[in-house]
Amino acid sequence: MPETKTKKSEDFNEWYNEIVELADLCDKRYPIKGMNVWKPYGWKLMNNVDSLTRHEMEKTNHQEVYFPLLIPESFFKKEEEHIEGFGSEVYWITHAGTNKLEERWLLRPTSETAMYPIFSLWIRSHSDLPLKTFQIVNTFRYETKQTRAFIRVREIHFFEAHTCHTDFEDAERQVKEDKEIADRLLKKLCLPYIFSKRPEWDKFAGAHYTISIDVLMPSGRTLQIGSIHQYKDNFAKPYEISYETEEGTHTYCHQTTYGMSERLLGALIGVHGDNKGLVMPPAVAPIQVVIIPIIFKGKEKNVLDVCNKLHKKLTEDNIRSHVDDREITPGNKYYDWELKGVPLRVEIGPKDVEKKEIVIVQRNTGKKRSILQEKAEKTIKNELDTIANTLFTNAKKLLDENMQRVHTVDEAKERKGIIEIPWCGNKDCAIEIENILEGNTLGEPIDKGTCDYSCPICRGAAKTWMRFAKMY
RNA sequence: GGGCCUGUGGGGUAGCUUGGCAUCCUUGUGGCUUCGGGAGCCAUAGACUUGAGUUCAAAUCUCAGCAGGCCCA
Repeated sequence: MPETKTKKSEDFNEWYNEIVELADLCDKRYPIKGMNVWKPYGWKLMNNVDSLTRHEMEKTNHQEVYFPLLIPESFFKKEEEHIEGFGSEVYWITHAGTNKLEERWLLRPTSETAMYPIFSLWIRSHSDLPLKTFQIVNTFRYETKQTRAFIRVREIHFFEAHTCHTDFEDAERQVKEDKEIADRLLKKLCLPYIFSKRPEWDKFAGAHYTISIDVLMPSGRTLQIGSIHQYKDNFAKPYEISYETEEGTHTYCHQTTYGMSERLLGALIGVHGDNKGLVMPPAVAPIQVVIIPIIFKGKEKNVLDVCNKLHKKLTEDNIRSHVDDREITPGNKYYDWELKGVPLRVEIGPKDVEKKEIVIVQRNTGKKRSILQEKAEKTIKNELDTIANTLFTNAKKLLDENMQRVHTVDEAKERKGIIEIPWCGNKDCAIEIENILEGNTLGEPIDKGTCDYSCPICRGAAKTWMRFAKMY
């Protein structure tokens, strides 16, 4: 059975690089660091993820918008913390043709500063609220660290939802809705995740608080795949986003954002993939079922007829299938589609045609069985559900086994993955723990009870549990 | 910012020390026989990162540029 050169369990990072290359998701030869070319299969996959996102946005009454890529420097500079947070990683446009620009423009690193001056024009009265918008665009950040396909890039495929509300409480309701959206979406991607409230010193530049959405990669590092920010009126003030209340007074809006990126693909690849290649969750797999005709000379027609008939029936049932009728051997085709992570393979040969059967094979488990043709669509549908459930269950197991609560740094040092440890609330103590564990402060659990232990560094009473992990 | 390393067909490589026809695998194209886990044979296409220097002769040596990777601050 063919396998990757580097095994996932031996060197995860090397395995990741190999699999991204082999599965034909992107071309890394574009000569600018961190800017890769999306290849058709990878782009299709990303589009499928985006479709799920759009669907969730529609269900929750968000409106899709598209703001310009370029932002005038004066827009960008209105909120001080934000400038500090992003200033060092923006790309600047200084010239147009041979002329030097009077005012510099920047490529959006995120769109707050493009959108909010315009929101202030759109929002006049309480009846304009809530304003719930989102866009799926490219953003640019000048990364100086090592880049990695889908995980750390300079041109980011970015989903960002921006909302404006009458008050803090309504914005809090939005945060709650965002968490529910994330939960539904990540369930479809078969990705178990955790929400953490980021520490003060590491929240989004300008935010009141930030909730990060993290996935545990098999390397033991966490990958932040999304974030939800409560801005309070921190941006509304400098950007003058205010409205007239029913009483006739003027008040600033409260805002939230929710963002995700192609890191979702990074997580899919890393969490579900194996030494044979990708394993795609059925919900986003560009091809959910690949049908492979086993052709013998003189019997091609019957076999191909059955294949095409099945393909047609599956299409009618909204299952994405593909008949691979290339003139290469079946084994070669198995190898190709396993690499690309197609969740279910159907094999149809002369023997099956005779018996009115088809053979189905699960990508993730390799389990193979024959079923009757007349039951094909129903069985295939169930099978795809089973595959999704198994993917989720296995990933959940990985997360559960590698997220542990401990009380001392000595215990913590022995564990891999995500550690929860009592914390007094002092930044210095957290930094000390970071140094000892050679990890980072991830944030505190948002939905777990109080912590009655003492801080392992200063021995003061712990305010909360705090999570630490090595991060991507 | 400081240091180290690397650029050879579409992909992966050999050759570089000691200058002399550029190796092998894979891929592409055309053809024949095949097809239940990477088929075989034949034919064919395709490369030394750029510039300068040394030399009868440079992938190979020297200098500079461009691009990439790694380590340290």
